[in-house]
Amino acid sequence: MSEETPREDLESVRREKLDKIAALGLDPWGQRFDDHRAIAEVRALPTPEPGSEGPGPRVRVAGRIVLRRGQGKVHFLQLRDWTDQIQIFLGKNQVGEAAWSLAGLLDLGDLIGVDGTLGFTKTGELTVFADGLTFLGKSLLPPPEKWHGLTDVEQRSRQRYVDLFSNPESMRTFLGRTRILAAFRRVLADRGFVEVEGPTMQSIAGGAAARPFVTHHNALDLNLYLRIALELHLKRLLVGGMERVFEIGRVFRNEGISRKHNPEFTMLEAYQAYGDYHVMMDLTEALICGAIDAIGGGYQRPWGESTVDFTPPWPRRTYADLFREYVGVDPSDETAVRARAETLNLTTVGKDRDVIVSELFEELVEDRLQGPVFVIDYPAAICPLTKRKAGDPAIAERFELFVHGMELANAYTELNDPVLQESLFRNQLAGQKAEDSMATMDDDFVRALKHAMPPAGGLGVGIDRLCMLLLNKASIRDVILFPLLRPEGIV
RNA sequence: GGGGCCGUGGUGUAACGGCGGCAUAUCGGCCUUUUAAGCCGGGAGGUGAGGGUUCGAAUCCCUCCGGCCCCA
Repeated sequence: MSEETPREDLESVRREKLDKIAALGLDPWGQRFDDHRAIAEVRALPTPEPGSEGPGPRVRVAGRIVLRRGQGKVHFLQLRDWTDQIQIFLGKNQVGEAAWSLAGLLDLGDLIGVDGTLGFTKTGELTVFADGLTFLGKSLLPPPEKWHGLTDVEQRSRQRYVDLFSNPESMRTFLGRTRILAAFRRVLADRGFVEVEGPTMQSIAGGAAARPFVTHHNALDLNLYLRIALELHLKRLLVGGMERVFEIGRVFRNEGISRKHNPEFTMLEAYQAYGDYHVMMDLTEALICGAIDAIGGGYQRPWGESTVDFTPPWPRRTYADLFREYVGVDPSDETAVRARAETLNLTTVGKDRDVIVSELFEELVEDRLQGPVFVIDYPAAICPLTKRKAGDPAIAERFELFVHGMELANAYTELNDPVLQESLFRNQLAGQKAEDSMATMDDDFVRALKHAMPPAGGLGVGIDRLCMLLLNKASIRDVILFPLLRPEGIV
């Protein structure tokens, strides 16, 4: 041993143990391991009280060693799987010689399977008393510090695999996200919606106002855009007669990265023929309440230092009302609107009134909406895909759902007039930045509308931000498994 | 794009411009039901990278890399 001059680094030590495990005739990378039970399930089994006689139930569990104590003829391990963790008692006399040789080679981070009986130790800790030990995988790298886990936020995003197994809270968060998505699909299926898939590569990136990513298809020698919204293809399906469709998918926007923005993020869009935006408000409440029911924790939900009350129904306030309340002028009073904007040093010259109104709303209203609140009836000029209110063409039948200043959902009574749609595609508002405009002609979409799209309600929900709110995470990176980061340099 | 903050053994942290410590993990020794990390001993980092100031730099300055926050 001494003349081998083993390298002292932590990985080498573990490689040597791996060799020793192989020398025992065991596969250090493990094999199929059938019928183990989730640790959370095992913990819920009826078990004889501490001190009482009689064996507990037989169990088989598998997971990662996250704690290890005792070095004599008894080892205590904490074994963690994706549901929970549990103590394992490993005694020399109980597991036999072969397993005991293996026990001495176990490291924190290794994967093992355990057969045994469930019971309590003298001190009352629920424990699997092992009589069988199966090696399932060698960890060659040491896990992070055992009590604090991995705390560096950058490393948690970069090495999500370590974050997930070392920080149970992170595992809970991401499993919560999948429950939210599953609940969405359930609610939609219950209402007769079908899930479809539109193209992610498009020659016209429409349906929203955002800068797209550009890519190139070689065989067609064609520049393509990654989609920035799901809208226009789902509406084509309404024309085709698919009456209730939805898609949950990634969209891509070539813009900044922040606490609330990742370049690729997940949207739900749902379209219901013969509905309108009021129908979509009801659907929005049903979806989000369904998600809350699925993850548990009730309708009073913590959000940072405060609480959000999601108990439905949520208030519905008109855009104009809120504008008057927070901005202090009437949005239709152009002179007053311009004067108010000047007091905030917003430039107004050459800008359409509705562009200024929209800027004031973003500046003075949105951040103050604690919510949840449906903001309804937007100025038509900033809603080029939305049907105008019957009898008031200046108002669009649109709502956005706000919670703590974050826009969670956006929905319309969909514009289905092809003539108006075509003219709106041509008409960029004065003073509007190109990336805020949806004025990109999509001839095929207009052609589809000419075949008659049924009157319909449409809804978009930003899944990532909803997950942030429902799971109380301050950064979008905490709810996206692999957020975009700069590549690491060569180590 | 502007402003602020941060980067120290695998991990988590400490160090006034003056010998880079502590904890955990790891290695060796002792211990058959332990209690959020049992006892004793050992090894492991030269402080994100590169320059500069200084007798002396983790600490001050500059550039770069990476990250976080706020604003646009």
